[in-house]
Amino acid sequence: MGLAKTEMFTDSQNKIAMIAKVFGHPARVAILQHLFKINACVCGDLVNEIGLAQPTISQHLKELKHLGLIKGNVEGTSVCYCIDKENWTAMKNTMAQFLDQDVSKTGDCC
Amino acid sequence: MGLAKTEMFTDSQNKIAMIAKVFGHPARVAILQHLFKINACVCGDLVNEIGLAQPTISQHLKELKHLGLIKGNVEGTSVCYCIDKENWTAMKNTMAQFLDQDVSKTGDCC
DNA sequence: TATATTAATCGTAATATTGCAATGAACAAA
DNA sequence: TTTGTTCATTGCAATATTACGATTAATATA
Repeated sequence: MGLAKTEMFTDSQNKIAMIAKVFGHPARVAILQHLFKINACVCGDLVNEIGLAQPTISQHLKELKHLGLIKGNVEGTSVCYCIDKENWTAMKNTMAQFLDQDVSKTGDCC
Repeated sequence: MGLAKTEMFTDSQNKIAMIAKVFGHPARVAILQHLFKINACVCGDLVNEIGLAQPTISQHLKELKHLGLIKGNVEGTSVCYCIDKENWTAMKNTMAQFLDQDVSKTGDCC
């Protein structure tokens, strides 16, 4: 079906999955890493940086914006993007709760 | 096209995306949380626990196993699954490198 | 051996994702 | 106003994902 049955899961589980899904494409990982690396807003050179066509980059940016991880504002003809610090930190905490489950306590019968 | 152009990205970026993709479905998040919660191997009750059909659960388990996050061994007619502690820790470190990028240093021009 | 139980695999339908050419919208500069 | 620049949107083709009925494989039990 290609359709996840989200109603069967908790809000927390769906939220984690939604975040992870956005990270599930190397182009979006690369975009975020670039935004961190240049340590500022990037205005327009993402297409050259990443190497995909402009509509494709635009689509990936849209998904990152939709999750709130980046924000963009218009600067004349170009648009500047940067990490949304507050939302990034909140996202990190959500993911940490999931990833940092205590491995030492789990049984080892396998 | 539905086909990610992985050859354009670094091994690290593709690895992060591959991990995140597996977490990008609530059923797999729920399976992993359950394995942590019961603190041991789970033998067969995942279908009842999660609420999806048996072939669907089996398919999700396959993806988790393929990434190495869980391991399963046969116990008579049933199969026991549990978290692969070592691989989970390694995965956590990979994700942490990506998620823990220093937000405080980034510019704030947006 | 025959039957039951459990989980993997196959096959297929429905939906989602990815990528890009073409186009459109907004604005700056000539 | 016209032209050029930049980015978003539309529309579409190719591929991937999700879900499950039907079946198969393996093993336990009667």
